[in-house]
Amino acid sequence: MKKLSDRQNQILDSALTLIAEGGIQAVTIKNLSKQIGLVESAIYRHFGSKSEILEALLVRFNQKSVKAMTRMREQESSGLNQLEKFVLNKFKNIADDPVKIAFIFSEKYFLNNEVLQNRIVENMEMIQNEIQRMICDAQENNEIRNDFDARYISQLIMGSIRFTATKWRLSNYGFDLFEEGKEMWGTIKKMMERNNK
Amino acid sequence: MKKLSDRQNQILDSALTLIAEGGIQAVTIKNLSKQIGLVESAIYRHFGSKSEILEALLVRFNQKSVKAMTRMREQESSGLNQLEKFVLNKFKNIADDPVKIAFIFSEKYFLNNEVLQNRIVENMEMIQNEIQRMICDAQENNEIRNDFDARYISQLIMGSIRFTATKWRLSNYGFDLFEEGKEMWGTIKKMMERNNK
DNA sequence: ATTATGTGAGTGAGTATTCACACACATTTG
DNA sequence: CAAATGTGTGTGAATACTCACTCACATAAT
Repeated sequence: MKKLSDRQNQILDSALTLIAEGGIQAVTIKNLSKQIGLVESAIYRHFGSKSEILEALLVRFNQKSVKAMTRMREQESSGLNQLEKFVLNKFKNIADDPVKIAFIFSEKYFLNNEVLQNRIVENMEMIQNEIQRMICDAQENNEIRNDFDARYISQLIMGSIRFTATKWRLSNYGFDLFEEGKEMWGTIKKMMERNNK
Repeated sequence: MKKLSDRQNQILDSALTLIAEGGIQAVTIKNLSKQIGLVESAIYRHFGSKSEILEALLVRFNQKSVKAMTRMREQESSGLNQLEKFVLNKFKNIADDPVKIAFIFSEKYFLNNEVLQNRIVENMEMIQNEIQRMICDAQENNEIRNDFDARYISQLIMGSIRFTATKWRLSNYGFDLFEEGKEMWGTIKKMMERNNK
């Protein structure tokens, strides 16, 4: 919960840029220092190790997620509306800022480091819980069918978002992610609603 | 399409074992040779480069997928049945053999190499097309609702499988993936069916 | 005898990290 | 006021290690 210095924040920003350009592998002490205009060893004046840099990055990332989620919860709209806003926003954010998907892509890299891995799981669960809450809300308001488990729906939604984003990345950003996301959400919404045909 | 020698296959098997144990990062020439009981340079008698090893691995992987898919298609059951079998099988296979999820996890690693990246995309699309076909079948047979685009459903299904598997991996295999998969499939199936409540 | 396969030593590039040192600035002494 | 000390930040060189890959040479198989 410590506040970061300007230089520390600069290093984290630099790391994000590097991730955007060349994936997590591009985050090396050398690249960081080069981008900032320092010498390699100077980085160690501000972080104890490379792991600490990555961890701070994850912490910042989680804090932003929490903040965005809190803002969403405070809106006084229905569960389904909140969910729609959340999903569309997610697609929009990723499309506008490919760093995010690069970051999500990096999970595997963190698998060796227990601390980092836990941070990722933590964040993932936080988001899934919020989605679950919105779904329960929507079910109670009779906005969507209530004959299935909100947990699996939330997992399905997150999986769909992530997989669509993954395909987007692997296609070298070869389609309009936001448009595709809107279609995807339309399908999910339709599946959750009652139908009498 | 060339046949691989015994030693080449041994190297690929070894690579899979290494991936299972320590992720794609563990696949180094040194580790490969150590595991097989050769000296590092001997590996280069059988593959021109490390990239070639990874590519051959992907080719073998894709071939297996195609074969499994063909077998599935030849079954004379309905689209929905085929789909159910496919999804449950996928979960079972991953649960029985964590190498697969480790391999899937490695996408990001291949992002730098165009050839490898294309192979991954290729395989992904092949699978998605097959799922799509099953869904269309099921729609034509009136087994499921036909008021949505099979493409997005297939994407949703693949995303759900992958995300569930991802969580399983990140939880250090801390739950029963197959049980979770069955529940997940139950939810998806219910969402696709008509309901009159 | 030719070819396929394996060996051992070595290369160059890259990695994170450490170390002695320098300099600007602030705070504390005499 | 001025000298002494401490603190934060930067430098450049060095460390110890891993990586993919090469090459001259040896041995085994056909």
